[in-house]
Amino acid sequence: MYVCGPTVDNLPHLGHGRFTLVWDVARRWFTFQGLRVHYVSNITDIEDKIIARARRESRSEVEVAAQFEAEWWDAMDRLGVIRPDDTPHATDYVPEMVELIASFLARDVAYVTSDGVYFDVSKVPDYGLLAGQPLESLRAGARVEENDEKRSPLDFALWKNAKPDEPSWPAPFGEGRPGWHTECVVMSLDLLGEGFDLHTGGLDLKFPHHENERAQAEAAGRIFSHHWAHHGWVMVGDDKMSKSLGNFTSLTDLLAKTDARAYRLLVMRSHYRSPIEVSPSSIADAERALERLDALARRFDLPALGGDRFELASSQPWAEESLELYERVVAAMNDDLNTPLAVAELFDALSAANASADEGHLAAARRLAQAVNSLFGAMGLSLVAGSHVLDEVAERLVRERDAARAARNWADADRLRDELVVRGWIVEDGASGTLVRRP
RNA sequence: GGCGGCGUGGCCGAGUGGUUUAGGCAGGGGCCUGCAAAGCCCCGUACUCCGGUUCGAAUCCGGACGCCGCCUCCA
Repeated sequence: MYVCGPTVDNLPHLGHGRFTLVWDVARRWFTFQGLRVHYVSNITDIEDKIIARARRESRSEVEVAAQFEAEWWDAMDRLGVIRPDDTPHATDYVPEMVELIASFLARDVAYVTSDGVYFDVSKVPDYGLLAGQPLESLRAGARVEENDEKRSPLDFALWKNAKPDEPSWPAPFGEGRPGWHTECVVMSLDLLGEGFDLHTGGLDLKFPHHENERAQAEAAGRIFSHHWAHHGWVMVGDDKMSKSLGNFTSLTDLLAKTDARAYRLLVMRSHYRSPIEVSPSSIADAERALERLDALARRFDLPALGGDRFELASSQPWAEESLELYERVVAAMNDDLNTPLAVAELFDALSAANASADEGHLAAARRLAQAVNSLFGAMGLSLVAGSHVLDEVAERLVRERDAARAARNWADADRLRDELVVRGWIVEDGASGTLVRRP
């Protein structure tokens, strides 16, 4: 699968976080189901905005790209997004792009203007397939074009001629740099080969970016991706979060004050094609739901799963209680990745496990809880029982409180509980006495 | 103008011709508890509006209204 990656010209924003989580969940699920996944996601490291920023900050494009790529991977690690198997960089593929563009020129699928090389969309008979519109109606809606050398407003730049002080590469058709639409075709076909399974990206990439990629593959006579999937936006209020509106929140900021797992859960609780609104209240909602998951882990002492270790569904012990849950979750996930339904099934099972334990069916309850844990883990969401490691003071207070309670000395018991709370512990009474944990 | 998506209970969010409820969060009541916490049980009886099809529609069809997106850099 090929996931259209970021242009590293700024901090990653919430939308980047959403889509990397969506496809991380997909990838993990495919793997869990026993598919072999080759996950490729690119880094666009040469582009107008990178150049603009480098200019503005009087440093090199390479430096800017390196800085924001580092920020990108840092955020990905914190989100628990597994690194792609390959992360091709546009600048590593310039010769291949030049070669492709030259072949287009040789076959008259592209033409040269004073500022670069353009792809002639009229040479691809089914141009507009992804947009769901024929060429003519797309052309009718195109905005007024200032470049009158283009044969059609829909023609797009394959190559931009070098400008003073801008990075450039040699090419038979003149020094310059590649246009954005060419890198993904070249890199995906190189790393995944023809006829790979899935190509994904944001809804805004469907047209023109993906259409243009497809057109180039078509024009080159290569079989491209068999399937396309486009994810929805992160909304801010009623607007799409976007670079042009300047209304984006950086992922870096969010992760500084939020459990990354809450964002994963929030993302999983809506369908990948739907828009989601990320706000303090939607985050808080997810955080509370997450507390219930962690409470299950505490109650049944479940191990944290969901790191980068892949397990296979076939290796799990789906016993009586858990088999039905597993089948429901599979049905949901295999229906266009219906993660909200899968999560609902898992919460249902969570209640059932607790109820069953309340009724004293501990072994059965534990099996169900373990299945819940495995399935969340398969989607990359770890349930965390949390630390029970007590310092000396806490240990003493717990001991004293248990003694006070045994003596039915409620005043002391309550005072000792307050002392623990003041020290930052959450106090709960269990069958074996006082239980404390960190929030 | 063309194309596409959406409108579900306080909020988020699945579902889709009819059997028993999606699920989460918030709220109310109860059980448990010395009191709490955690957990469990019960409670809202919702599907923008107007027509139509049907024995029966939130679900299909038509229309209206509202919102959003793409056609321009964007995940």
